Amino acid sequence: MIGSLNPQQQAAVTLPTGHALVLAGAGSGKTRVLTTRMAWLIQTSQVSPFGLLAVTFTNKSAREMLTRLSALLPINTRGMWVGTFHGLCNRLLRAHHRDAGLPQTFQILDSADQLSAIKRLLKAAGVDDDKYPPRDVQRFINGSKEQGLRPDNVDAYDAHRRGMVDLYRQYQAQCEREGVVDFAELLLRAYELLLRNAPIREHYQRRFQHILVDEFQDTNDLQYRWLKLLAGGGASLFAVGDDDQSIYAFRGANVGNMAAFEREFAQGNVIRLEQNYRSFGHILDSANALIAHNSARLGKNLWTEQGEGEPVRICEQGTDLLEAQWVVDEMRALISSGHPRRDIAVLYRSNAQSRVIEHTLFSSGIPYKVYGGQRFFERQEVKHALAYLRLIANPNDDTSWLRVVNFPARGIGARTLEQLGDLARGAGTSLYQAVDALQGKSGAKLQAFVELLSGLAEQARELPLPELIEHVVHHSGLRTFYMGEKEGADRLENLQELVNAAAVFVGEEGLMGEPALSQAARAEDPLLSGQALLLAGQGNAPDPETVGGPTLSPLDAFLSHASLEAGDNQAQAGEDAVQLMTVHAAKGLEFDAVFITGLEEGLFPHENSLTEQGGLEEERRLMYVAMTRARKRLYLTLAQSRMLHGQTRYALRSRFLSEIPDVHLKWLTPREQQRVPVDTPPWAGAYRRGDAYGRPSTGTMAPRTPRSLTTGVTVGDQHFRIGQGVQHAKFGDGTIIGLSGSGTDAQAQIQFRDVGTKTLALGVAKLAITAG
DNA sequence: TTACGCATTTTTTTT
DNA sequence: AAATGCGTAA
Repeated sequence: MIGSLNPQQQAAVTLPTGHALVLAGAGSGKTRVLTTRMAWLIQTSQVSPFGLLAVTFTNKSAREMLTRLSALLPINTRGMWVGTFHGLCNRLLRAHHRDAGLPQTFQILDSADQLSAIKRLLKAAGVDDDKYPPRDVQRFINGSKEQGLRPDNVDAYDAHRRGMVDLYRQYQAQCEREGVVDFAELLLRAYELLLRNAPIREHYQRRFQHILVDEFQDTNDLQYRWLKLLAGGGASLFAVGDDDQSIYAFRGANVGNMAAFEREFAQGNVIRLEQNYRSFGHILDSANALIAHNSARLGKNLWTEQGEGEPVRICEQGTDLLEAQWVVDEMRALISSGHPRRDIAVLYRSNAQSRVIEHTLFSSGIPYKVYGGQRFFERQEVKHALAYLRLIANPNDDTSWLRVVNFPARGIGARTLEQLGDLARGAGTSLYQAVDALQGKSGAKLQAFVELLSGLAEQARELPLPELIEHVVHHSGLRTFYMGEKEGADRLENLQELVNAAAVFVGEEGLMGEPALSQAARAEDPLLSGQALLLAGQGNAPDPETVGGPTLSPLDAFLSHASLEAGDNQAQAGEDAVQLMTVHAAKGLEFDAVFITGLEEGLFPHENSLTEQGGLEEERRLMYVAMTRARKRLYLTLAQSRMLHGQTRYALRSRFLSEIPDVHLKWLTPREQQRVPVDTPPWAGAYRRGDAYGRPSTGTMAPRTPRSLTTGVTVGDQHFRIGQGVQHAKFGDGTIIGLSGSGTDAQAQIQFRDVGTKTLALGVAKLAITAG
């Protein structure tokens, strides 16, 4: 089992009991080490499969871990505690819902649900949402929870902040009332449960002798504390991570946890995995050179035994359309030279970029698969169907209630709902509970809806899950509604897909560490079986009725599944297709050939990141992650102009390109090529594709005016272009680094020598053109 | 109550 | 460009 590992990997796998940190560079066999260690611990009888806890960040890696583990050992992984932080916390809370103060069938809000819950709250409270934008409130609440702070603990140092805290408090009350829990709440609740309930805490502390954490660099403060608490009874913590691949600071991840872990736990027990088995030399060295521009790294030097391979290819095109066309042409060449499509990936910084590439691929007839973006369980028709299902499980879920109470339209309008809302608020109940109090015509319509729900709930007791969903889709009127829609066919197909997903889910429920607790898991888990009674009489002992009772219903389990796993495994594995995804989504994956597109200032690195503390370094790590996905070939592409927010935008080359030494690079477009002169079409260069209007030869897009494809903007009698030197009466000398719009709407981003970067309206600002 | 048209805002990344 | 939000007409 460990024979084929290199010495460092072996050392990591066979570390004696105790805390350890494994610094695992990209492609160094991290997952392999993690799974082999689990297998080794079990095989040498140091721990039973049920004494292991393994935490990952994505469901995909949890599944992968279990798959690999069962390949190494002939054990049934059913019921093992391997999963995401959120999945495991959900499991914990379901098992001990009473101690956690939650209804057994609590529902999980995804980000969109949470946001609409917040909007609803702001409206009901009559809050000025200019002062408290829903998104800011959401960030505040999640940020607080990620630091383990309840409203009472947040430092409210000024009036605005007191307002935020107040909204946080109201939001929390609303969630309690509705029996719903957001992502951050799953973690915080579970943490508080362990913290406050000694019997439960001690039970799990005793049970989990070895805790293994993947992607440790992505943990937030609360997750770190959660781990510390769980390991507090003497368990060994085995953390694997790579500080250079920390790309989730925006959702609270704290790279500092790695250093903290080394200090507090590992104490010198650190193993570095620095041999890369994935990429050829040029690719690896390019990535190494890039990431060397970051400061405050733990330090690591990745190397490979493979040869230097091919240089990293760079291609610059005039527009995003040409960029996409070039990528597709190159891809076609790769495919015809024998590369399987599934081993080719196109990566981009933001989801919006996938459109052009998809379009080009589509007209070329190359099969492709987009990951992320609109996820399956986030599609409106699926969410509608799920809302009905959630109301069956818990009619007090106001978010779901409002989503479908009048969808399809059944004559329940805004005024009715306002009245109902007032009644509910007055009585401190959910909307569902307030229905009886509302009299009159609209009351009757609401009654009809309630009856619809209770009818569905009745069916829920009779029918297997897939048939129940079919029944719901039919009797809710969703099917009829979408049959009448012009775009409805796709949606109906997705609803059918939901039924299929449920059938698959019911078939393998519990198999892969799903939140549902299978009977097998129960039997192995003393706290969940009859032995839980041993803890009785200690005050907060688990409640035997719920703990020993029937397992979570398939419906409840499926709903958790839908919230926690937005359907990213919906990918049809069947067809051999090119893969499209964001750089974030690509973490942990690898491909023979990788195209990283949109390497432009403002896009990658993203402009929004530049104002954030440490933002640029995170972007650079993101680029590092992207580059290290490639095994054999890496392409970096950029476009001088691109459509963004309905406007043409011009940008400079990404600074990341100049951070890679030339020896590793091969420019496919002239490196020192002058920027295309003002008002000269960019296709005048060597890489012209498509017709004179820049559209792909086979495309069906409307002709675009050449004007939008120039690299400059004319306002009055002045020409502005990227790189142009300008002078402003107040801000002084500067250089244009970005342009957008045209005519009177034209704006320029200007980097001033003394006052930083400003965005100015060219029609308004008085600028003098200087050198450049 | 609903449907439609106009205006405004948005987009970075995700469990 | 696309999605959301708001006011008005039917």
